[in-house]
Amino acid sequence: MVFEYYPDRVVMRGCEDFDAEKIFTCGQCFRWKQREDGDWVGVALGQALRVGQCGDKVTFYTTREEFETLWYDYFDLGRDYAAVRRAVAIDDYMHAACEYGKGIRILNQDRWEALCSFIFSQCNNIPRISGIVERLCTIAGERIEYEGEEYFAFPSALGVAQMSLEDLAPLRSGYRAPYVLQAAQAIVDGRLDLDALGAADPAAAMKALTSLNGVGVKVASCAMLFSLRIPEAFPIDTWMKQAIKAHYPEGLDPAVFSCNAGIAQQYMFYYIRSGADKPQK
DNA sequence: GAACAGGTGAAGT
DNA sequence: ACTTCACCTGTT
Repeated sequence: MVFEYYPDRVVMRGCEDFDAEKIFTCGQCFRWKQREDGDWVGVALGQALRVGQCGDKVTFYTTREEFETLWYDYFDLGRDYAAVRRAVAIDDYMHAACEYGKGIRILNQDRWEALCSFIFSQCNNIPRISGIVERLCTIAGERIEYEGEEYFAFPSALGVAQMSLEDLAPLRSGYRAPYVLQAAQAIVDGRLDLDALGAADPAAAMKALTSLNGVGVKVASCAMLFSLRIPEAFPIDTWMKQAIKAHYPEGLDPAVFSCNAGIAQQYMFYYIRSGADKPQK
C-alpha cells in the first residue's frame, strides 16, 4: 500500500482490500452518494470528501494533512483486512462470504452520528434512512463548502438537543424522533459519554447504550462497531437472523471470530443481502 | 387498501 | 423466557 501526495489529492495504490462501492453501500453509512462520473462524495467528521476509484488506484480529493489527520483513520487504513479475512474464513460459507465481500472496510464514524443514524434505521430501509439523515443535516447541520458545492455536516448532539419534536417533524422519521431527541439530551446532560464508551469493555458499552429509550441490542451493536471501535460487536438484524438460520442451524457464537466478529458480520451481511449465497435458479 | 420494513419495549402468555 | 403488538411513514 503506497501513497502519493499532490497539493489537491492523495492517491493510494496497492490496497487489495478497498472497494469504494462496497464500503459505501454495505449499509454501515448513509451519507455517501455516487456521482454521474462514478466518484463518491460524502460528508463525515465535519468535512466533505470526494473519493474516486479505478482498479486499485484510489484518489482522495483532499490535502495530505487532512488525509492523515482525518481520513486515514476514518477508512481504517491501518488494519490488514487480508489477514482478517483469513482469520474469519472458518468454514466454506465464511470463506465464500469473505471472497464476495473482499474490499469492504469498517468506517470509524462519528459516534453521535452513528448512534443517531442507527436509531433512525429501525424498521427502515437504506433510502429512507438516508433521506431522514439528509433532512436533519440540511435543517440543523453546519454549512460546508467543498469543490464549489454546498454540503451540510451532521448536527452535534447539542444542536439536536436544542430542537423540539416539532422542529424534527420535517424529517418524517415517525416514532424514532423522540428516541433521537432523548439520546441527544442524555449526551448533553452527561448521562451518556460516547467518547468514554470507546475505551469501555463491550458489555459496559452495551449496557450504557441500551439504557436509552429506543436503543436496543441491535442499534447499540451498530453504534459500537461503526463508531465506538469495538470490533467484537456483532449486530444481528433480520438479514443476519436469516443467514444464521440457513447456514448455522445450531447457532453461531460470534466469539469464534474473537475480535474480528464485527468484520465477519459485515462480510456475512453483505453476502446474504446480495442474494449471492443462494443457489442459482 | 392491507401488509410489510435492517427494531424496541411493554404487555400478554 | 417466549410470543405478540403498536409505534410513524413510505412503498408495494
